[in-house]
Amino acid sequence: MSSTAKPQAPTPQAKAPTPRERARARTIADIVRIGREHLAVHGAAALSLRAVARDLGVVSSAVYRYVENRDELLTLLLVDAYNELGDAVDAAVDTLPEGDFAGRFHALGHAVRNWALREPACYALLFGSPVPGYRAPGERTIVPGTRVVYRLVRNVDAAHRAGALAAPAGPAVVVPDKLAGDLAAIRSELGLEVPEELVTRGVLIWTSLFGAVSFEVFGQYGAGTFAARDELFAHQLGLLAGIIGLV
Amino acid sequence: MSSTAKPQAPTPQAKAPTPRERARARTIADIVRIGREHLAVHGAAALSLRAVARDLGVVSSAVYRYVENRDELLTLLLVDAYNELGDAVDAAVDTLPEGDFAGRFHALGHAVRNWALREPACYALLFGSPVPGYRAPGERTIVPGTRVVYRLVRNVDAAHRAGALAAPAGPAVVVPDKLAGDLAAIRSELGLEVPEELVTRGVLIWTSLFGAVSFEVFGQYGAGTFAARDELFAHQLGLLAGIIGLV
DNA sequence: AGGAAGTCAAGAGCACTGCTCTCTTTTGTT
DNA sequence: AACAAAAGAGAGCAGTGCTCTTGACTTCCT
Repeated sequence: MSSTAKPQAPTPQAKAPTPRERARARTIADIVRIGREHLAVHGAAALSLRAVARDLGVVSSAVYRYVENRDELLTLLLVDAYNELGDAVDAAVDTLPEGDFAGRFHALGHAVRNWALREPACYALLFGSPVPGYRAPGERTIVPGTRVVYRLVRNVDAAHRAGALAAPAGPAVVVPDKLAGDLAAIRSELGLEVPEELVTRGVLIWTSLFGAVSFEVFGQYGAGTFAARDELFAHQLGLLAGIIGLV
Repeated sequence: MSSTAKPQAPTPQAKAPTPRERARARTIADIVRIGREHLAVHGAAALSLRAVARDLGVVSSAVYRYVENRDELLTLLLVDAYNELGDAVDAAVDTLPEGDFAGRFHALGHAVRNWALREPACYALLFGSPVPGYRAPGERTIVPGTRVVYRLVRNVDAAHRAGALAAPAGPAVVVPDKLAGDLAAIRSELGLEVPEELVTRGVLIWTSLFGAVSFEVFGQYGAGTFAARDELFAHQLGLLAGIIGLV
C-alpha cells in the first residue's frame, strides 16, 4: 500500500467512521493487497477477481460488494502504484540538498529504475501497453500519474532559476510554432521560467528515462547483451543530464 | 502479412510443395491474418483462438491442427510484426542516399513512429509489457527483432567511417570498465569501428527513440497536453541526432 | 423493543476462454 | 477403387468476468 493513499470518505459526514465503514475500508485494503500480489505473480492482464476472492477466503461474488468490477480494481492498483512510485522518487530526491540539481536528477532516475525493477508488474501496469478494454479514469489517475514528471521539470526549472544550467549541449534546434503553443501552455500551467527550448529537452529526457527503464524491465535488451546494466543506466543518465545542461 | 515471411518447409524434401502443403500454408496464413485483425481490435492479451476459429469459419478445435497453442500463434504474430516493422524501416531508409546519414536516421525514426501509430496493437506486442505467461522463443524472434537496432547502429557506424560524425555534444563521460566489456562484445560482433563511447550514445538514442514512440502510442502524454505531436517527435529526433553528432 | 433499512456472503447461472479427447469426413496417393 | 493421412466436428473439463436471487445479519429509527 502506498503511504499517501488516503482513506476515502464517501459519506457526506466524514466525521465519525462507523465500525462498518472501518471494516469495509479494511476489506478493500485487503483486496488491493492481494491484488498486488497477484499482479506481481501473474501480470495485469491475468488479474482475476475470482482468484483474489479465493485468497481472501470468500466467494467470488462477495468481492463485488467492495469493488464494482475488474476495471475498478485495476484503477485502485494503478493509483496505488503511481503513489508508491511518487513516494519513492520524492524520498530519493529529498535526500539531497535543494541546490544539488544534477544530483537530484540522478536520484530521480535511479529511484524510478529501482522501483521498476523491484515491482516490474506494477511498472508494466503504469507504463506498458494499455490493458485491453480498460480505460483509466482521468479524474482519479492524472494527479498521482503526473507526480514524477512534475518533479522532474520543477527540478530543471529550479536549476534554471538558480543559474545552474549549463548551455544546452548540441546544435540549436528551432521550436516550430505549433509546438511552441503546447509548450507555452505547459509553462504557464506549471509556472515555469525555463525557456521553451529547454522544456522540449525536459520532455525528451523524461521520455528517454522511461524508455531506458522500459527496455530493461520489458526484456528488450536480450539475454546476455548487457551484463553491466547498472553502469549502462548510470551512463545514460549522465548523457541525458548533459542534454539539458545539468552538470 | 510481412513480405519477408518465408513459406516454411518442414519436410526434409522441400522440393515439391504438395497441394496439401499448399492448402495448409494458406490456412496458416489465414489464421495469422485473422489473428492480426483481432490483435488490432481487441489487443494481445484478449487474443482468442476460438474467436479466430469463428472468423475462419471453423470449429475451435480445428485450428489446433495448424497452431500448437495460443502461444505459438502469438509467436507467429510477433515474427510477422517484427518483419513488417523492419521492412517499413528498410524501405524508408533506402529512400535516401547512402551518404545522407542524418537523413537516414530521421527516416528510420519516423518510420518506426508511423508504423507504431498505424499498428498500435502490434507495436504493443513487440515493445509493450510482456504478455503474461508467454515467453518468446529466441531462436525464432531474435533475428527479426534486431533488424531495426542493427540498422540504426550500422548507420551510425557508417557515418563514423565516412568522417561525418560531429564531435559528440555534451560533456565527456567516462565509460566504466564493466560496461566497456559489453560494448567491446557488441563492437566485435557487429564489426563496428565507431568508438565505445559513441556506442553508448547509440544505445541511448535507440532506447530514447522507442521511449518517445511508446509514450505516444501508449497514451502517456495525456489527452490535450501535446497537440503538435508530429512536431514534438521531429524535434526530439533532432535532439537525439545531436547527441550522437549526426548533423 | 421492534420493525425498517441497509449490508453482506453464498450459490446458481450465463457466456466466454484454452485445451484435450474421440469420432467422422474429406482428401491425396497408390 | 482402396487405404492411410489429414482435417473437421463435437463433447467435455477447468477456468474466467459478471449478474441475479436468496438468506442471514447489523444498524438505525420510531
